Amino acid sequence: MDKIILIDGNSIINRAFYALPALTNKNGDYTNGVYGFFTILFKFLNEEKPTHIAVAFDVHAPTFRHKTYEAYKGTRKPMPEELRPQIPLLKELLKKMNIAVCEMEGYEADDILGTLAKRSEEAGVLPVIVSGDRDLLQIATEKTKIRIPKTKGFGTEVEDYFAKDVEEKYGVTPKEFIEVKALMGDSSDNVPGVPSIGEKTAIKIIQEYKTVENAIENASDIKPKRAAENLAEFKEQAMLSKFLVTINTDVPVEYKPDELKINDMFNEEAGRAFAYNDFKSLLSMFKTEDSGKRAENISIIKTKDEAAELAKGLKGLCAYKTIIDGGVFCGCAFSDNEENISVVLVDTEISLLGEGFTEKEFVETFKDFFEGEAKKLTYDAKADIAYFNGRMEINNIAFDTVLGAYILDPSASSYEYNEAAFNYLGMSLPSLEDVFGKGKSRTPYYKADEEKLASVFADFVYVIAKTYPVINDKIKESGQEWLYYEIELPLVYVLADMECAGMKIDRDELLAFSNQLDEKLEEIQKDIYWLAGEEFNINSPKQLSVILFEKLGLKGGKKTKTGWSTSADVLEKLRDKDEIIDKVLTYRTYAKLKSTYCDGLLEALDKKTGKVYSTFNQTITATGRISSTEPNLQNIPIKLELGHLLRKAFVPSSSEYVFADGDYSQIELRVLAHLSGDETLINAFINGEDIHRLTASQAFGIPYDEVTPAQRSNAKAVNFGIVYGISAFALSEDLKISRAEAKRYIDGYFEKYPKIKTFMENCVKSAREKGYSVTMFNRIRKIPEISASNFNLRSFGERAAMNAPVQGTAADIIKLAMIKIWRRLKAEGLKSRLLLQVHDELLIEAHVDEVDYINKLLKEEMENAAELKVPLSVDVHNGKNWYEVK
DNA sequence: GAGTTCACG
DNA sequence: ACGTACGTGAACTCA
Repeated sequence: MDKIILIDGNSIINRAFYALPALTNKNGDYTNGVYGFFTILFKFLNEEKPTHIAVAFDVHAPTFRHKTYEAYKGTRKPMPEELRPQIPLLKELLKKMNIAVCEMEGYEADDILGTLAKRSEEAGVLPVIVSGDRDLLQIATEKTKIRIPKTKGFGTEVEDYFAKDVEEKYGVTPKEFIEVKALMGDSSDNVPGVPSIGEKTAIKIIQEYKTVENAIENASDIKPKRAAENLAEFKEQAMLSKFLVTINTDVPVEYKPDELKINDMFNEEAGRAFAYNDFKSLLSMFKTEDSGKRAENISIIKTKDEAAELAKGLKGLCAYKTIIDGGVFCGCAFSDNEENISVVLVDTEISLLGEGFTEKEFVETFKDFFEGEAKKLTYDAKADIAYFNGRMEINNIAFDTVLGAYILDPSASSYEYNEAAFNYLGMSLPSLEDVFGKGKSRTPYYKADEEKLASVFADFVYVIAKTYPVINDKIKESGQEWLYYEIELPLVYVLADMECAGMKIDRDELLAFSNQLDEKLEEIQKDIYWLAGEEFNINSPKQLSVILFEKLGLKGGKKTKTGWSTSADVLEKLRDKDEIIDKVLTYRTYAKLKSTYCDGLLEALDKKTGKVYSTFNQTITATGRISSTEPNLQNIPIKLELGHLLRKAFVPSSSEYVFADGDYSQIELRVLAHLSGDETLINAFINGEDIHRLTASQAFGIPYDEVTPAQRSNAKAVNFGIVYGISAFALSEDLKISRAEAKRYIDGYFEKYPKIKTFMENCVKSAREKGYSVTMFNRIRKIPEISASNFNLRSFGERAAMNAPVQGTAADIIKLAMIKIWRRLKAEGLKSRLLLQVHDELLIEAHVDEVDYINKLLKEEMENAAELKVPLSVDVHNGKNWYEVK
């Protein structure tokens, strides 16, 4: 028997919109409502297996109900701006899927659904209606089923109603349900109903009197009295309400079942549209033209002779991808300039993937290719350069996929090869995790099935080759060529060298420090237990808050998702209320130093070389900064003296070297002066004035020479705040002053630096218009939050829009400095080398013979990395450990 | 694996 | 009136 599924388009997209977080497609358009709609639709298609389908929409025009009752739906809030454009998008996608979109001026979706359901039933087609709206219950019959997805557990739980289910749940028939609604009214549609009659009373009345008319006639018998009186008084209103809530099942729509037949819903064109909108998890439903078009004619190469033959043919533009897992090299996939794909597998110590072909022979065979003229396309070149460090160079890298994907969208959470395939080719490929598993059940490459391994990496290198022109074109289009080819790509070599150099740790120094901390921790732990009157886990915020806020009766400051916060700023305010607070704060400081820095660094220490080797990630931050992991060398303590001492354990790699450390003075404020063009700030930097003192004198109206240290320090906080997209509240918290006073500071600031104000405003405006922010070197960051209707989200977007150009430009500048320095060290054959970057600081280990020259070189290159309207200023210090270079 | 806290710029 | 700085990574607890 034929079955038709009838969807309430507006209702379902609305539910989806509010149930799902903000999602956007590549264009920056919001898509969460549409995505949710299709998740639900596909679920019902799967369950119902209908033969026909239609989706009904409200038309944005007065309906017959408005013509009778002007206030109908008068209390409705307008549709959120993030949802409005999703309606046409939904219709467009439905059209591509050959799904009938039904709408008619003067009627609501409900009326159309009711009419279609009735006609279908008459024609012997079973109707199934999907809506989030209970109004539809009135058209349930023994054949027409109403399905209401619940908002809770979005899309998973559904309430189903045939006529008998309505009776069971509400005690009235579907027809009587109309009468009930007429009496109780509907606040969301502004249907008045009868005052003082709610759902309970309405049901009781209708159960007895069946219709509104009959109830009015017998009003005098009705209990409670108020209901009876109101029913008599508001009888016209009741009749009006009945008219408003009654679904019109005789809408003059043409009913042509043939046009509602499901027909090639999951076609290629629709699939492409879904791909474009990043509806990744829904894509498997569609035929995709690319699904068959993966790497073909793959040669698996396992012997030295075959490999040598392959190496000879690798010329011009070639793509390669190494197969390395946990430090074990398993082989490499190549795509030559005619896109023939070969996967070379080697023997590892653990498994025999090759036939006697070893990693050593691989290097011998392909050294000329990697070091030579061939232009290489690859993915994550840095890892390969570092892996083959000292054995083979990798020169002439023409393009790195992961960097390209990053600069096109630096906020993405990852840049897996299959995501690049999806985003730039519309191809659906399994992720590495899909193929090899994750966590404990993951198969390492060296244990994987050979065919499977080869096929995955063949796809990988195919994607590298195929996405290259696409990503490259987009980079050109967005004006990011210079950023890519002059900053990000050359930086790969610099970072790889830094990773290989590592950082020497004085293990004894660190152990001594660790032991000291142990003693202190033990002592303070005892004190805390004694003050608390019991032993507990001080590291557990939950247990700590029980002690502080329940047992000791201290007053909590702010709440977290899980309970009272015990963070330092809260405890700080309680410091003089109980002795235990100070102890806890000290305990935290020591515990942090011990576990993260002493134990953590010792864990990461390479016993053979006595060094730690950090990874510098180039594709993590949304603003263009680099990040450092395992271990993170960008957050080694410095602010508190105790933590600062730890830096004594960071030493040059041998006694032939000392550290040379250069740090930019106020780079972000200088960038701000440049980008905003504010003359006061620019001149101050040109004249080498004390910038915080100047701000204090300007914003607080004090003569420059009379600024006190406290005022200067407050001004410093204002300057920081400005760069972050200041708010009076946050500044007042930071400075422990009133909000009004903080506001005066900010207003004073903007009055004296008017161009900074307009710059900030322009940042927000431009980000709102374009959907992204831009740095001096055209680094972009998408900021979809900026057009959110949610205040918090939007505010966040606005602050990000003000901060990203400044932080990002500073990041661009230091990256340029790194490249220049690295090139000079190399070109001039110097023994000194770059070790570390900490956002505005570069650490070099300088050979003792080169110290003076390096100091000069470092300062010069950092200061001349970019030409701004203000000078860049760099302080250079030397030391025999990282503590001394301040 | 989420939540909290805290180290850095 | 809304609830608050921007950008990171690691260790720890607890469900």
